[in-house]
Amino acid sequence: MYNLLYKYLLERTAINTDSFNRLTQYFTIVKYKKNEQILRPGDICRNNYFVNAGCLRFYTTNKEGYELTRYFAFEGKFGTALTSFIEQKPSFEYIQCLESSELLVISHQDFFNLVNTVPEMNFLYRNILEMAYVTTQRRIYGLQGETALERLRWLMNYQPDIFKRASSRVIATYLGITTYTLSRLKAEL
Amino acid sequence: MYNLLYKYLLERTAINTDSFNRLTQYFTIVKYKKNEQILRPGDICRNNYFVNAGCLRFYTTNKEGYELTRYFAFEGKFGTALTSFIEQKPSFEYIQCLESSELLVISHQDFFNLVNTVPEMNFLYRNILEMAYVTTQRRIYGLQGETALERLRWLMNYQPDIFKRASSRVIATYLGITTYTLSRLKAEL
DNA sequence: GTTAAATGTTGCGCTAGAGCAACATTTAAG
DNA sequence: CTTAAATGTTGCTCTAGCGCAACATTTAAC
Repeated sequence: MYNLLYKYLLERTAINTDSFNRLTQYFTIVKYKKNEQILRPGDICRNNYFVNAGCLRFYTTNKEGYELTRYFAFEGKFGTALTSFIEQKPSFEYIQCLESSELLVISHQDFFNLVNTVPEMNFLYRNILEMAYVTTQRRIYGLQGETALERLRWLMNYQPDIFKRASSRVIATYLGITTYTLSRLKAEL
Repeated sequence: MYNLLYKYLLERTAINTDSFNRLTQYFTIVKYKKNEQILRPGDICRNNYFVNAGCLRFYTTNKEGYELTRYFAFEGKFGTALTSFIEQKPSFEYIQCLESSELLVISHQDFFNLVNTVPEMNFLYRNILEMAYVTTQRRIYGLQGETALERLRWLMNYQPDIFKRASSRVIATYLGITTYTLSRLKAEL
């Protein structure tokens, strides 16, 4: 049940079994079905999620109503609507379960208590923030400076799994283009 | 000399004078002239900069050679090529001095030593990362979901100072459009 | 297996913004 | 103050990607 999380921590910190066992009590296991909505428009994101199995999608909608995906969390990754989780304000980013999934859930309060008292969790949060920043950064420069085709090629190189696990519709929202355009781009690859 | 930095820390942590004085020894003061280049393509960013006076610009160039600006650091803010600073790898983001500036400089090594040993600095770094993330996030969704005109309006509302202190050329690179388009958009405001 | 719904593809016209060139204005250097 | 360089503006043309509609294919529900 906590294997993947233990592996995640071991890869990043020098945590010992005792400390780890103390941590796990703050995580509860929850299952969601495919396409279930975990965070809705306007909700405040009060949890951080570790994906044991399945896949989460983090996205928003603009005022014309079309969706923009920011991030996919596959098994072995943490994911949360980070801005809302940090600020504890209503989220403009929503969370959807792309496949039926099993999640380890920790509340905002427990998470930040651990970050403030357990050095390993402090380091882990730092690491999460750093990686979130670095990834997001690449994405900004990608969106501004590259054509849709270049972005598609990048995604196929660096995240090929996404094409097996997400629909074209969802991938288009990640690339910031319409399904029509994605369909045409694929044809000219 | 350290007034602004002290103010910055006091606004974010409950640091006392003694601790603060111990911190300051790791910062050295450096002056740069207008348009001087602080970090060049391929350099590894080995410092974090606190702006005492003046203004820094953080930007990149894509393969067609045009510039994309990510962030402006005005007086009273920290700024660094965060991705390179975190990973200590060659930077694809560069730093330029927009005005003649006075900076407090701390090395990567000293900075992370302090983050690991001084709780206030640990919290500060967390705060820097959180804010960097939140800001970057808004920018992604803005770039993907909004028209150039909407982005311009947003900038004029939330960062009006930039228009006094940066050239149109530079502002255009921040909005992800050409100077031509910016010029036209201003005409139709 | 059948059938409806969801998802994916393609033709066609349209629009935001790019890119060039030519000119106007501002800034900075002597 | 003068003059060159940098910066900003505008007309014109061009293109990537949008958005509709119509059709094709896959998925899921009974």
